Amino acid sequence: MPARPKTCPPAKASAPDNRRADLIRVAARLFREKGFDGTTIRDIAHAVGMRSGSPFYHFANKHELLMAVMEEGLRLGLERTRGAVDEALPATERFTQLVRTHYGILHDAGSDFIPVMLYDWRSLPAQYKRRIVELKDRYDAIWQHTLDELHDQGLLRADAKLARLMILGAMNFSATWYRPKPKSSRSVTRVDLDELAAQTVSLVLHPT
Amino acid sequence: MPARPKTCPPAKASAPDNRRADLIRVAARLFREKGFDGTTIRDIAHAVGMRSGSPFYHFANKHELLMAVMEEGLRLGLERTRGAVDEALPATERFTQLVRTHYGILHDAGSDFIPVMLYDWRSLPAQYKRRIVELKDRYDAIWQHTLDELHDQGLLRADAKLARLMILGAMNFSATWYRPKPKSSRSVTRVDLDELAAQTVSLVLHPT
DNA sequence: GCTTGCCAAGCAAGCAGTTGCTTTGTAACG
DNA sequence: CGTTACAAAGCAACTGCTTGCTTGGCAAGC
Repeated sequence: MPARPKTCPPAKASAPDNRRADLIRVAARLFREKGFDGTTIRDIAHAVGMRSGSPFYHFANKHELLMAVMEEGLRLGLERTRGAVDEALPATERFTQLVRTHYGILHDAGSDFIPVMLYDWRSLPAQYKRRIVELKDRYDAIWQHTLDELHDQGLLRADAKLARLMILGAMNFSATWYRPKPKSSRSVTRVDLDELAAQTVSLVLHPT
Repeated sequence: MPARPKTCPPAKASAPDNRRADLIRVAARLFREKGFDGTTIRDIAHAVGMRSGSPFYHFANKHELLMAVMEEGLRLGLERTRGAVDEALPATERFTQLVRTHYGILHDAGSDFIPVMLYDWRSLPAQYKRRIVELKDRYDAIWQHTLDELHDQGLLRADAKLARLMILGAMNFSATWYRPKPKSSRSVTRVDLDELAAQTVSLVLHPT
């Protein structure tokens, strides 16, 4: 085979395939708001300024777009979590970092990918699920590592694996009730994500 | 107005309107499995042995059937919870009863109503939501009462209101991962609802 | 420099199937 | 005879997806 089957992509990194990225981002927002079945290809296409058939140039079918949304969410989530957790710190502080980061992944502006995964999991065909599960297992492993430590130190009284499911469940469910503060509001009634994270930690950690 | 706008239902309690109840029960199961949008009227009708137009004799539209499912779930849940909780007991034991009962509501056979409410809430039109919220507030109040007590006794370290949201969230999210034991299985790897409840209590209660 | 060939990206139009819901008829019952 | 509880048939709208074609841009050949 020849050395280069294709010529190099043009040097200017202007806007190579960000229409595809646009579709993923917009689809995430709409899926989160109205669900996978409640969102039509026409909705998504219209929101990025395309006609109804054009998204199928970028994705073979609607389900592959759903998978791309979930995949992107887990990729970003893993990256973000690895960047936020300092392995040198004691387990309790790492736990706090994990909790705070996860709330960010759920509720920061434009961060719609993971909620879609949580609430439209059922709509993803089994063949696509496998790829997503693989990524999700990596995310869970990070949590499990820290939770096991906390359990060994006697700071976490439940079984460490069930604790992971319950703690992530408690946080994930905030997607149904938490609404971010209108920015720079001094309202005391609404908690911000820092406060929410602190409360979550104090709910489950049993200091000696 | 006349004394009785309608005649009494026939004395023989043979099968007055249990077709309506059938529809609600079957719809709950299908909504849980495939979601509200993923389930067609034809699916539901066929599952109870009707044709596709007949359910509309009992419900004005599909959304009213969804609301009936949620309403029935909350009615049963309230009833069940009130029957299970002994107000004479100390708060810690009442808490355990609440937790165990809630897991039953989520996972017992034929108990599909509440998971539908949790995961298809988005599909319910706003006008119907109000009625459901009213019932849900009553359910929350029962929990809040006990959680406030636990907080005052120093057994719950987080803010009591956030604690309610997080604890119910942790439990509700088990709908996504918990699968009931195949009955009379002696498998140790799978926990049963009693064990799950015990672990939940030990996760969040901080004994003095 | 100009033509030619090709590709990425998308449009316009529409097909085939599905969906919630309506309408009309009708059998059983009291 | 009126009410209840459906069946039968179908309508209008919507849905995912396909097809044939257009457009702009780039690179190679001459």
